Order: sequence, then structure tokens, then C-alpha cells
Amino acid sequence: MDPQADYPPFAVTVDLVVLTVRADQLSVLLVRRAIPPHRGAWALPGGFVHADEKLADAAARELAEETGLTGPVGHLEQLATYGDPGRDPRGRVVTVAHLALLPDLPTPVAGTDADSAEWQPVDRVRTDRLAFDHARILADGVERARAKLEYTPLATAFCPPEFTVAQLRTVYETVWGTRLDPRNFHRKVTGTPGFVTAVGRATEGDRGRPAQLFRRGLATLLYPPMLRPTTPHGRDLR
Amino acid sequence: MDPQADYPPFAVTVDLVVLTVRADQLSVLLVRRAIPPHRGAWALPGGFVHADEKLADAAARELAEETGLTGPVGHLEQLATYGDPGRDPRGRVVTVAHLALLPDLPTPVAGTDADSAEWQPVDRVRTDRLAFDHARILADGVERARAKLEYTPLATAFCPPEFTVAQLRTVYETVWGTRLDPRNFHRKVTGTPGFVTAVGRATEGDRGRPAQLFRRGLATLLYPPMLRPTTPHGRDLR
DNA sequence: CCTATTTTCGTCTATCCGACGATAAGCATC
DNA sequence: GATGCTTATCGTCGGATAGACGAAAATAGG
Repeated sequence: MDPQADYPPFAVTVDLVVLTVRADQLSVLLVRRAIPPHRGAWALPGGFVHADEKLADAAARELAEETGLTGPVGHLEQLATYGDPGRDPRGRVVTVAHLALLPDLPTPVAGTDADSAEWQPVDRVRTDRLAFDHARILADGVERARAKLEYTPLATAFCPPEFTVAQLRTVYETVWGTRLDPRNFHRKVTGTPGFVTAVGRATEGDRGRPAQLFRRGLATLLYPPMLRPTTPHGRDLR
Repeated sequence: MDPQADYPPFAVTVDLVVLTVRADQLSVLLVRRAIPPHRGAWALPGGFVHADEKLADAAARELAEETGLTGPVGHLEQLATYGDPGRDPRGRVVTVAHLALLPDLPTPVAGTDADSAEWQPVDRVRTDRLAFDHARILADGVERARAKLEYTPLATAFCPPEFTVAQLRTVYETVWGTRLDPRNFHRKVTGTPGFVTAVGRATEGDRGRPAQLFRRGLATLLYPPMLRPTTPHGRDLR
């Protein structure tokens, strides 16, 4: 196919909404753009898809480049695709946004093609200064993450391989911005089949009673789901 | 931006998974391809995105072309994007798949750039003979539709503007392939805030007691959700 | 020891869901 | 027009679940 002939040529990129929970804050990985357009502005990490590369591979490659991660840590999924004609001044660029959830890694986050990269709490991001349409992509990614915590065990993607129920609860509280009763949460998590499996050991050295350590279970969907407390998300009027 | 210079050029298409409920069957709109590649094979309707066109507009345009619909009927949303290097023999084509849910329209379904178009029950589609990677896109679309019936009032998109509880129940039963208790379903639907609003009139002429007519409510998310009966979707092992 | 802290187990109650009986309200047929 | 058939709608009952909260267990720090 010759794009010049019949159909308009597009450039295709992948952008990443990389979320983590650190210091009791849901945070997103942002890079400062070193080249135009939007030079100097904060943006989601991303880049062009190579000629013979799958979309998911491109996203995984960009994630590895930005975080230094190699192995399959956390979670990566396609989010949505954004392609409004005017979204990139360079021309017709369609971006396939992906959502990544990572544990709080002591990541150096060295920028390669960006001045710098850093974690920013999502509720302190100056969305009005983000490059391109990345404010909307970020909002969609955060909303997707919040919703997915309800029906999937994806909260474990924010945790290290072994974690306590309290750590998992902190993830929920941080992402949702709510407080959860530790006793009911404990019952719910340990009672939902496939959510977590006990590893048999416990923490030591911390304050309070030692906590059992768990790993992520086999379930891909939670049943029953972990519903958000009051006013669950979009419980609309009437 | 010159795609020839720095980055590989892509063609971008939209493909549509158009679903409806007709004759107690969840059915998908398929077209028979009139041109190569995959000439003569069944495929999802779709086409190239124009040079100055939003993705959603392209999807709406294709939907209108294939169904003859003009006004905003039913529901249309982005599904996912598929761009594996080898998925189209003509070159690097990325397709942004969309999901459309429509009421059972007496649609002529006249093919424009296709030999013919027709509704096919999704469980009778010869997925091994669908063009490109459309079998997977179809499967993803059906699964998305099934899942969304649980948490959203989208089942109403399969219904005409005014419908009875029984019609809505038939939609659920057809899409999910299950049977639902009419009494519990009635209680659930009328008791979920914002799901449906009574229009005040009732059906006449049918068999049995006349049924109240409803319209879609204002809610965008159902709370509590309409959970699938036994073995809810992915209730995995353990 | 004593206390503070955190984990974990139980209890109580309101609510929700599935199963199912009972009634309402139309049409068909005699 | 009475009877029966069909479908819609309302109620009831029991088990399961979630939220509120008490209580015990298990550690660290004085």
C-alpha cells in the first residue's frame, strides 16, 4: 500500500500513563520535553511506533526505556487511542495510549530523549500545561485505574511481589482517595477467591502485630467486586 | 512532519463491531468484501480515516454508510486498536475498532463498497473465515458488550426509545445467553436509580397483561450493577 | 510489666439477591 | 360473559453480603 496514493499517511505513537503509589499519593510519570513541539512542557512518556513493531511491544519498549525496568513488572494494558486532526502540530499523529501500573520502585528515571522525568502526584499535575492532549489521556488513565480496582485484582500491581493486607488497603485508599475499614477490608480481601494467596510468612520489625504476607492470586476478575464505599463513582442522580 | 523521513507511515482505518438483538439472537453486521485483500470473505464494516477527520467521526460516518442511520441512535464507543505488523497484506495498517449497539432496525443494509451486508448471529459466524484479524476484534467487541451490560444501562441501546421491562430482559438474556427470573429482573430494573423511567403509558394488543413503557434513565453507571447469574464471567478458580 | 500500635477474628444489623407464591389485567374461546 | 391462558407486577422468605464496631492477638518501646 502506498499511503501517498490513496489514503492519507499517519504517524502512530504510543503514549504511557504510568501510575504508581508512593508516599500515599497516586503519582504519574511525566517527562519534560526536550524538543519541539511543546518544548519544555511536561508530557506523558511515549514515542513513535517502529516500522515492524507491535503496538504492545512499542509500549513495553517505551516503558522499559523510561523506567529502566526489564522484566515483566506491574501491569500494562492498552488504554485508548487519540487521533484528533489538530492534536499534534507536526501533522496527523494518532497515539495509542497505554496504562501501566507499577509498584513504588526506587527508580532513577533517567531521561533519554527528555530533559528529565519525575513522578508527580496526579492531583497536583498542572493539567493545563501538559503537552498535546495529554491532560485528557491522563484523566482517562486515572479513571480507568480507579474503575479497574473494583473488578480486578490490579491493585496488586501497585504492590511488591509480597505484600500485606494493609499495604493493599493503602493502595485502594490512595487511588480512590477514601478510607476503608481495616477489619472489613481484611475480611473482603481474604474472602474473595483468587484475590491473594498467603505465602505463609509474616512481616517483622514493624510496629504492631506482624502481618501475614500475600502474593497475588490467580483470579483475573474479582467476584464479588470491591465496590467503592459511598457514592460509588458515577452513581448518577435519580 | 514528513512520514517518509523520520518515521514509518501508517494507514489508519476504523472498523465497526455493530451488534443488535434480533430474533432472540445477538447478531453482528458483516459485509462481504468486494475488493482484495480477502475478496469475497466476510469482514467487519470499516474504512480509512479521512485526512481531516476525527476517529469518532470516521466511525460514525462508516456506521451511517452501512446502516443508513443518520440520527444518534443506539450507542457508539471506541473499542480497541489493532496494529500488528502483518495484519493487513497491503502494508502497515492500524485499525481503531469501535463498538456500536443498535436496536433491531428493519435496516435494508445496502452495501456501498461491499457486495452485500447482513446480520449474522454471533455464535454462528465462521470466525475462521473472517478477513484480517476481525475474528479477534469481534470477540473483543462481544465480550465488551456483555461486560458493559452489567455496569451500565447500555442494554437500552438495543431497545427502541420506549420499551417494556420484558423487552429489556430479553436483551440481557440474549446477550448473556442466560435466563433471568422475570420477577427479580423487574424488581432490579425498576429499583436501580436512573436505569429506566416510566413513561406512563402501557402496551396494548399483546398477549397477557399490558406492560408499562419505559425510557432510558439518566444514569451512566448502574448501582448496584446487574450481575450475571451463576459463574459470573471470569470467576476464576480457587 | 504496661502501653501503644497494628493485625486478625467475631458479632450484629440492614440490605440485597435468588427462589417462588400470589395477584392483576389483558386476550381467546366457548 | 364466564372461563382459561398468558404475561406483568407485587410480596414474602431465607441465605449471603457489607458496613459498623467490639475484642483478642501479637509485637515494639518504654
